[in-house]
Amino acid sequence: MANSDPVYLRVVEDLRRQIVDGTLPPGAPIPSRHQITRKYSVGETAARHALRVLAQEGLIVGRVGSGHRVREKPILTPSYRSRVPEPHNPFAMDMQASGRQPTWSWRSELAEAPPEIAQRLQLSQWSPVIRVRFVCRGDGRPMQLATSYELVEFGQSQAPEEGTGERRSTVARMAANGTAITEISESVHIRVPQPSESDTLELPTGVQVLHVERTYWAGERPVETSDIVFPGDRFRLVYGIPVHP
Amino acid sequence: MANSDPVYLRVVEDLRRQIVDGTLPPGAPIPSRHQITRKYSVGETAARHALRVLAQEGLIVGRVGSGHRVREKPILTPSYRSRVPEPHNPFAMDMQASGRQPTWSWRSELAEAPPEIAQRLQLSQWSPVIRVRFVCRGDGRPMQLATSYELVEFGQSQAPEEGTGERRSTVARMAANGTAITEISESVHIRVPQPSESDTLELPTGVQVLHVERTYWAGERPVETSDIVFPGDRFRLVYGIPVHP
DNA sequence: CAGGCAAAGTTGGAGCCACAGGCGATGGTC
DNA sequence: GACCATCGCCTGTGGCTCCAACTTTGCCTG
Repeated sequence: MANSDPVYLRVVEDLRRQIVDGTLPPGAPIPSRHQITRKYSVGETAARHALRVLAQEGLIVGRVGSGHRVREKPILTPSYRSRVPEPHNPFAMDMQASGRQPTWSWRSELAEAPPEIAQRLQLSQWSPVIRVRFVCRGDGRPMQLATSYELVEFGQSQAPEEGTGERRSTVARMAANGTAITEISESVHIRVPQPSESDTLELPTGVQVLHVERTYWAGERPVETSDIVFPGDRFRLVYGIPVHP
Repeated sequence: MANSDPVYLRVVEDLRRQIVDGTLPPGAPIPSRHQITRKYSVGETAARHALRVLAQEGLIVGRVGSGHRVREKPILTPSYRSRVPEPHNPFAMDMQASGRQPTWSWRSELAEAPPEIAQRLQLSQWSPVIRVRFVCRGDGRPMQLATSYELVEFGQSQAPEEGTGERRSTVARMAANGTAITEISESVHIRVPQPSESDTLELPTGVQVLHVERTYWAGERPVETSDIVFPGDRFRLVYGIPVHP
């Protein structure tokens, strides 16, 4: 049956089987192109294509000069929670749960809301907003990117700032302002990362990202919206939704 | 600046720009490999690689014999809602909202819970459960796949059944049984589709899927769990989460 | 003995060519 | 005018080769 199939698929299927059943454990080296051509009696094109497919599936990672290896920790899954006891930070909880040191760096500045963001915040285009860009790291490696836009009236400071370390959660900051967040809505989808994103997240080519658009509501009014981007094969989003409470 | 960049990226970026800004509208033909080699003065390998990248991003689709075209409806995004007024079916709502005719086909049978499912239902391995497999279609094209596992005690029928058409929601069915669903929990992540999945969902190679693991709880007890798989670039998951109600 | 350097191996990019098989348009035949 | 066969174009697969950039290893020199 695997007779008229493309040759490279034979290689892909064999290596994939070895990876998923543990014959090739995380970190194990994958045969090089030359070794594959000999072992499977295929040409170099097929060998290269097979490696590309596996890399694209996120099962292996290739580094120039040092070969391909089975991806480390093929998905330890810290979870990303939307419902989390405030004022705890879900990212910090996930990192600590998986034994990693969470760090943050961020930069806030006054900006003009691009059309899509203005729509999400029910503002007119190019209204002033406070934009904060985050990079969340675990053991120093970037794991999540976030850009958040906040109504200026609630912003403590309109001057550019930057820093490292945890930032108080939106709910807590708003509460300190006398504004109660009543609902958080999120929209989740898959997309291809921008080159800059796959760069900073150190994603192998072909791995797509989860993009979460989150909006914080105070009654009928959206007061902050953020875009959160992270590799969705390493993370899980976890939701718990009560049924008619 | 785009000087030391790989040649194929020049082609990718130019074509991508033309697609996103509408110069190449949905359905428009993409230059063939030979045309690309001439137009951009690149080799055939680069042209092929560029087309592969764009196909992998889901922007174009290639068919043997007839060339590449800009993907139709570059993603109208019906949304997938977790919180939905019962007894409405979120899939039906999405399809009707986007002017498509929703249809279903399903098949239920008695099965033994594989380890992971048993764990999710807090059963011992290979306990009997009722497994239902769904294919949800819009205008006849498969758009979502789901497999659900239900405790036998709540199953109306243990004999294999199959049918087409809508099925009552879990919450409604359980309510009819005298069991109130109190919470739905979901875990969401990205993964590479199984060959069978990308086949039935008609996904271009390289497009990954959203995998939702959903569990229905009656108090402390899980009573049903399902795996829902769908292309996360065409669909969105939408959540609305009240903050300390 | 240590440090540095060179060689070997590896990936990723790129070019060229060939062939099988699907698709479509063109032209010729009935 | 309708229908069909043929031919050319296009993709997907696959083979071979070369090169630049990078890593690792181990040897050699100081």
